Amino acid sequence: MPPSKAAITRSAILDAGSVFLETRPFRDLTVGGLMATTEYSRPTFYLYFNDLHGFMETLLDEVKVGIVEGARAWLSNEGDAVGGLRQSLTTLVDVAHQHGPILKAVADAAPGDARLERVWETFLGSFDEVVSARIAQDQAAGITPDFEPLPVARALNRMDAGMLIHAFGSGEKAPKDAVLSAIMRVWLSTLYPFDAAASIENIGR
Amino acid sequence: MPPSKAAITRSAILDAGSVFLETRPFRDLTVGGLMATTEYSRPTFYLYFNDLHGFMETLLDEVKVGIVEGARAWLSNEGDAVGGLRQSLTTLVDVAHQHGPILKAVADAAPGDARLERVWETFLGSFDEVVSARIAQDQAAGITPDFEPLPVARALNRMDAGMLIHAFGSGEKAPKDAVLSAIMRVWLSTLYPFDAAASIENIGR
DNA sequence: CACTAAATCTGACAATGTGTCAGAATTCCA
DNA sequence: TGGAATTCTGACACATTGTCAGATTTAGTG
Repeated sequence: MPPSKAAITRSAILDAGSVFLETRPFRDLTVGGLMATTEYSRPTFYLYFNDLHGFMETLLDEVKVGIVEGARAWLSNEGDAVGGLRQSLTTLVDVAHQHGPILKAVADAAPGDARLERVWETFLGSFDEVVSARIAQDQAAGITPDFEPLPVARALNRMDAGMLIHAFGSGEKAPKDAVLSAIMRVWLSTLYPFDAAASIENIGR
Repeated sequence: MPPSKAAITRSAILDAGSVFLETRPFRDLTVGGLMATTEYSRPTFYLYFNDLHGFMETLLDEVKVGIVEGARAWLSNEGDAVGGLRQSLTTLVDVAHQHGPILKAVADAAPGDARLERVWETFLGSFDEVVSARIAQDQAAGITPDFEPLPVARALNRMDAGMLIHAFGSGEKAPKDAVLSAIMRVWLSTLYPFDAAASIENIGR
């Protein structure tokens, strides 16, 4: 079956939003302005979304999957821990680089709406839990020092979020490799300090 | 001389704002609502502030000094590096704990206004520079591994900002010591990994 | 093809919050 | 006490939001 007319309209609006946010901040996005760039009228927007924040929530859903997948390499325990973490972070940086403007827009929009704020915090918090679990596992295996996993996981994740959104959120994006090697350095030093090759030499300046 | 009437009015408005933000998020702050909690009318607000974002900028200025001072212990090179960093972070956590709601409110408000966003980013960025300089110095002294100081400084600072605002921004605040020991762990592991006592044992779980 | 029910869309409205006046009220000091 | 300067306010124009009732279009059926 061909996509329904509704589906076409809906994704036309979503696309228009993505395009808009590619070059302009969330604060400049209005329902009227957005719909003016489509072939539909303003009220049509409300047929498909509750409001601008609901719209952003939908946009976030579209990039969520890619980001979560990136985490698999390290979380799924296969291969060595250091290599898995390296790969997960590399993928994460890639995905964030790709969807930078959307992520920044969602982060910008979140504080303006209680519901979106909860969604965004829950999204960030979900990483805290899985990372924390993995840390506990590596501590049991003796390759990670003993400390409370959850707050450290939270700290590292907040670092990632802050760095990535700052680096890739606005117009000219920062060089991917500088960002990657900085956060890689911090993760490895913190979690695998005994692995000298990992934390000192192999990162490269 | 007694404070002018203008000065009294102005700080009454600022106080009302602080009180409001103690219990409610920035998104609920309106000029009308704020002024209704004072004995002045709405237009009076505009006598003293350009708009809500200018108001937040003023509020930020009031807490800035305290935060910057906290950094001194480590940055001013006296005593051992590890001890200084410990003290700086401890102070930082204290100050952030004290001014949590204001800091969160400013962070929330920033994306909504180009000027405030720049002010906030500049504030955060100022730490990047001084921390980066200190790192370069410790690298020259051979107590910190060799890596690009600036991106790592940025990463660590973003971690602090994210953690502290998350932990102390809203209603019930997280326990200070858990937050402190988490970020301390990450800073020390990253910057002073050769100091085994610092990075492994002395932090305490 | 003609018809109609459902799906899709829109003009127009009420409500809320913003920022700015001209002028009223008050403070202060000569 | 008088009058200029300071401080304050009621009332306005504007922008944006969210919601209708009803118009238009689509798609399936006889």
